[in-house]
Amino acid sequence: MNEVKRKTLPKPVIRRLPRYLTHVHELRHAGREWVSSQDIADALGLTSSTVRQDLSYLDMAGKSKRGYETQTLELVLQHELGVDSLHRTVIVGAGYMGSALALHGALAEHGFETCGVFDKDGRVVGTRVGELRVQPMTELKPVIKNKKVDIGIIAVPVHAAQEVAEQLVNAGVNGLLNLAYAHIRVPDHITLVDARILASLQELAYGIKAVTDSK
Amino acid sequence: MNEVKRKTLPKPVIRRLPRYLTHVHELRHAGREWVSSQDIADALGLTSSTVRQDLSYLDMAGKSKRGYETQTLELVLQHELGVDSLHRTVIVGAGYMGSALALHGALAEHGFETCGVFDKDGRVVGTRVGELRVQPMTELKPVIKNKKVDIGIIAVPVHAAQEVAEQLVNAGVNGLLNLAYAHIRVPDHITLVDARILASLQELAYGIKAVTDSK
DNA sequence: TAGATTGTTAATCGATTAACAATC
DNA sequence: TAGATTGTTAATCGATTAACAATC
Repeated sequence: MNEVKRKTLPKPVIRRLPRYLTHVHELRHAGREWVSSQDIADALGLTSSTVRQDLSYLDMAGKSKRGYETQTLELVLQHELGVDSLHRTVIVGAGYMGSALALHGALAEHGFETCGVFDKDGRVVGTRVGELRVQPMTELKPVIKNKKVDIGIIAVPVHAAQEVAEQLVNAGVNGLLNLAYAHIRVPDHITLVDARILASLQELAYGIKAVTDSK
Repeated sequence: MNEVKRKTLPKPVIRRLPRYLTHVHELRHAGREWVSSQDIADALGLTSSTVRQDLSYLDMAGKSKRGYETQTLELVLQHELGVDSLHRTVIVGAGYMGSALALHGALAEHGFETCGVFDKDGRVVGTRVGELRVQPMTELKPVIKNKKVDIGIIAVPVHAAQEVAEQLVNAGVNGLLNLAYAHIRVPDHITLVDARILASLQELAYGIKAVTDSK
């Protein structure tokens, strides 16, 4: 590292970066060359102040009177997020959700390559999921090592989630995406992101109730 | 409403409620009758202060020296989240993700009943997804009205997401779960929760990079 | 009783917003 | 040039944490 040491961004900022990226990506495809903090704010429901504050963490500068160049902004956002290089994933759990992710083209298109699908159920092992075949758990570690997989996706039932997390960490992944409706504990050096659809639906239920009650 | 008007909870608290619920549900099934704020904090990686602060919003009291009764806590959390009554959903987009959700048993088990799967592609309409058949978009509004559906799940490609959101709102749902990698705009009275797996993976990529860089 | 744990207030910490000089 | 927009500082707002009296 011969760059100036940058401290890690505040959590709320990190969560907004993918949203900026989506929006800027769309703008660029629509042929827009410049975008102002106000435009971004309007599109994403933020204030221009927040947008400028967030973008000031990035390794680029805007221009007075014009804003930010969409092409540069997209590249810099990708770089900051670390999605300018390929990530390799394995999916554990070949149920409906696991299979759907393996087949979901959008992940590959955005730099997340599925390198394997695993299941501990012998009846599922060997069946096809797109171009891949479901492999037994004994193959997990060798595949992760050989293919330099850095992300494990947990798509198993609640009761198996923690154990699978430990197997993945033990096999050498650096990050986990958890789709199971369970709280998973990981060592400090492992990054965990939850993507629990059921929790999102429950949050939604609260929101609906709150709106209804206030009337 | 003859209860004291309760103001809506802070956003961070709302997002923690499903986590408390999962944990308490597990404890109760393991036979635990009481749990302290410290126990919960340890299990979920919070401070006991945060836990007590959060639970003080709920319509229940703990007991000195013992903590919170798990059975009561589970019920009260379910009530506060609004998941003590059935929610009805429709899924728009019968691709891999949409189908996986329709088939995913966990949603129904937790009170979210799938009442319909829709797709605008005529080649997909009529095919089976579990016990349901994919219906054409023309059926969206009648089904939502007749079955009193309150939640719409958006599982379509990016470019169709906003339009589908508008069709769902127009058809009368109160809340939207967005799985598409797009920013969706909704009127004030509609609750929107994003569950974008790609955004979660990008957040994960950032985390991995941050840990790696700091070493 | 002694001690563990709640519920709540006050202090701290962090994130968002407002404001404005600098600049293109 | 005049005006729009950035980048940044300071003010505000909100969330978390610490502390402790009340209580079982």
